[in-house]
Amino acid sequence: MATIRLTNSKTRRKEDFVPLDPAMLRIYVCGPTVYDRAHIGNARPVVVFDTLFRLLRHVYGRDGVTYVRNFTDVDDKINARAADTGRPIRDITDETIGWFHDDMDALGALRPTHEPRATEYIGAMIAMIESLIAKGHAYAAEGHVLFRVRSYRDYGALSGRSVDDMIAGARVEVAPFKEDPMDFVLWKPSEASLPGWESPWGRGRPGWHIECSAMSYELLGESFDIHGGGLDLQFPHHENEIAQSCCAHPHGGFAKIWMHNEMLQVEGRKMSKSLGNFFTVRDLLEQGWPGEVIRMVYLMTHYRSPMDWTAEKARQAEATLRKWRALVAGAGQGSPAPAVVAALADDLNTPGAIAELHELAKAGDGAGLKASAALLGLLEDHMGDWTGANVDLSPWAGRLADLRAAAMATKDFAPVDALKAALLAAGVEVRMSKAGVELVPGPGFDPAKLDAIG
RNA sequence: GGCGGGUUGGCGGAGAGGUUACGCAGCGGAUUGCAAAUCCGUGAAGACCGGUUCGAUUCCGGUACCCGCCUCCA
Repeated sequence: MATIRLTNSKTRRKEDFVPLDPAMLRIYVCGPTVYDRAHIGNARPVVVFDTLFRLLRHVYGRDGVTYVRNFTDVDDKINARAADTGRPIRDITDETIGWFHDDMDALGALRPTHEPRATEYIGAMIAMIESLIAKGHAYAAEGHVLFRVRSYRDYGALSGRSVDDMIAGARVEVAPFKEDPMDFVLWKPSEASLPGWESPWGRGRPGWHIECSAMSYELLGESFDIHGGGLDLQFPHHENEIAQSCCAHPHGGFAKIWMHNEMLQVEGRKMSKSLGNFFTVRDLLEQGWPGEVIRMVYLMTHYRSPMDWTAEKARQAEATLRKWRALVAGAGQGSPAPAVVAALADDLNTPGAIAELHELAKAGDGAGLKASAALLGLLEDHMGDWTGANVDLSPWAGRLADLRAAAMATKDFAPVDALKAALLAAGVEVRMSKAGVELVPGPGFDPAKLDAIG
């Protein structure tokens, strides 16, 4: 069995992965707040941890991994969206979850084992908050409940900061009912116009961090193997999750390994609406980039490095996938190449794995390439329609071959070149050799333009 | 201000204290009616300054620059 090594944010080291229970691995990843379409930054952890999920399933068995990714469906951004549009909150969150599934399916991401919605775990959150109060780790004040940061000695360990350091330069909300400026909200009151649930502290709603602590406990227990998410969540979200979970369940270890993916840029710049380089996954799909190509662009960069989305990378990924798909068509059953598994097992080195896929392609090992690529969620049968390989070009090939044969005799190549140019314009790659004429869909292949040739 | 990460050939992007990364692009050749595709061959790197070492792009320290988090954020 391959030894998997992962960089643990908690220890800042690459460690051998030793499951708590080899019969059932448990992994939790922070999912989206569902108020709008997922942007391409949201999709990076989805693809990264989907690839980890695939690797773990390969090594520990298809049914040996429980993967939880939540939906945050109670949040002030959602409330604001409801207020702006007059739509019921549940309509907004249901619709957004549907979009999320559509978009992530398009990227070839497997559905996690569980996708809990925060609103379905309010009772568990209230119970956890009560437990924290009972243990002296939290206190109620003016309808709020706050976590007492000073009560948890290790607060700040994950992100490498002390409470005092944080206070020094922090922009923290100053609230008169806080014992300490760094104390954070577990529960807050809701006025009548906002969603709320009855609680021992009055009608209110949970703070952001408590949901992940409650849901991971309910679905995975007080100790589990891996907790993942974007690097931006390391502080304060994950720090607060640790504080809540470890104080509520002092005998559990919470997450053994923390993994954080780096952020994403677009053409070398931070993605932002003001720079006009803000894309949703749906935008890219509508621009014509196949989901598989988008996925490959993500995997071309190691998850712990900042990733840059560029059209050039997408173009390159498309060309590579097109080449590989032609090689893999009709290939038999294979098994993943050890070198590919080894690259992935080495802290999810997807660029290294892709380099190994190039080696398999160079060696002409279609079966091995297909089986290996599946570990990265690439070259799967249901993802390949975009290549146009299913379009029958043989009538065109026949016409071109006839024209060419005639031209060989007359030495007038103009008619051949005219048809060739038209085919090229439709994105068809034209290969003519002594053996005959071969037509293959190329970049920008557009069957509609073929019909226009007549 | 506090914490953390990065700087590799024209571009993208990895590993390894000493031996070709890999891909794209380029160049030369084969092939082709012209091309394309394919095949063969080929040049090109490690921000800067020190240190450790027989030997560092790889380890350590410093400098410069870039980036992220500390505020909703993946």
